[in-house]
Amino acid sequence: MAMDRDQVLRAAAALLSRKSTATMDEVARAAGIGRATLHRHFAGRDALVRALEDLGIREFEQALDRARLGEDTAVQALRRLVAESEANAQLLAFLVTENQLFEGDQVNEGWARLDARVSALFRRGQAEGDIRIDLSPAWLTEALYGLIGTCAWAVMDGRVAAKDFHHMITELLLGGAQRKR
Amino acid sequence: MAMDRDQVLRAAAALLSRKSTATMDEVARAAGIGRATLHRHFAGRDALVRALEDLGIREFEQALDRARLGEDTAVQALRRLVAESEANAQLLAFLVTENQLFEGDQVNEGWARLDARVSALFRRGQAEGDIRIDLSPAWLTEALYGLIGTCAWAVMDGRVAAKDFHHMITELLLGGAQRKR
DNA sequence: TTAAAATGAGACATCGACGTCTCATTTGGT
DNA sequence: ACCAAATGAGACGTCGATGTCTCATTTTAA
Repeated sequence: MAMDRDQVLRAAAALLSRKSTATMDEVARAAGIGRATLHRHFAGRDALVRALEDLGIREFEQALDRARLGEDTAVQALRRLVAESEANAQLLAFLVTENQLFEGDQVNEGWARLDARVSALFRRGQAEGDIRIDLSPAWLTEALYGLIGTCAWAVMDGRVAAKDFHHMITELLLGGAQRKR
Repeated sequence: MAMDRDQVLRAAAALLSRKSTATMDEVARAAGIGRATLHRHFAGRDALVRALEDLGIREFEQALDRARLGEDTAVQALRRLVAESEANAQLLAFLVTENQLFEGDQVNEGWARLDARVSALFRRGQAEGDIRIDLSPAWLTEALYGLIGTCAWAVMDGRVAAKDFHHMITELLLGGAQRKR
């Protein structure tokens, strides 16, 4: 069973986001390929994780592009961003929890670039009066990542329906759980 | 340097929540004890993780007790819960991300009990008209865990001030990021 | 002070995952 | 139909983490 390199990476992300200590053999079986083939694609475990980082950063950056964060209100742009992120939620969930490993890498630069764009969105929303100013852009950025990852896990575990992904995240993040009356 | 068993566990949680693949030797050094002593406390790595699970469930259960979830409004009770959880946020962050491993264990029962209490809180809030009904209690429960873990990481990384822990979580979870006008 | 218990440092064997390799088989292009 | 490339399965050797052990030293209690 032949699989595209990206398909392998997505399968790896889905597995590793749940079990970060999964064996290379488990990753290979999860991707439906042999361990030898996995090693032909990625020199080793480090290379696999690095590839996941690269893919995640690339995909999320494209999601940021597609969401056109500069247009409309920040709130509307944020809704678009969540929608665009849904396809790569598992990948994001893995990277968010695995960020721990980064130490002086260039990968950090990639994340710093993404963080800057997302927090700029929140800052714009604050400047335009649409976003609360008592919640720092840095925290809102982290919370967005966290909620996307949490929701991806909840969907994987069947605690949240996949079709509710966008609504659960955006409504909680933007509107909060408290009912207004 | 002698350390209490609980102190060792907390040090282990702080390290493992950031680097889940940390060596037993690293855990020992992080706790300020020798590797042999660590093995005297916990038969092995599995036993250590199991002990962390037990401690986390016990601590969080006590936090639920102290928060008196049945009193006042659900919103006020939730604020108390976040305040009571702050001391064990790192431990919670570790367990939330490591939950992946659970498979037919009895540990699941402990979490199921906690989940039931927390989601019951949200359900009460919905019944009393204080919590939105379009966000499921299961999702709100997961989101609470996720935000606590995310904020714990953000504090560890210095992206959020420790003193803002309670405010950032409760305000975002309850009120949302969008400014009302 | 003295004896018992606990600790830290290190040596040691074991075990599992990793990475490389080979070879038969399958796939895909011509 | 044919050939080249890719794949899967498995067999190795290597390496690092683990868990056990010993022993000198420190801590604790009597």
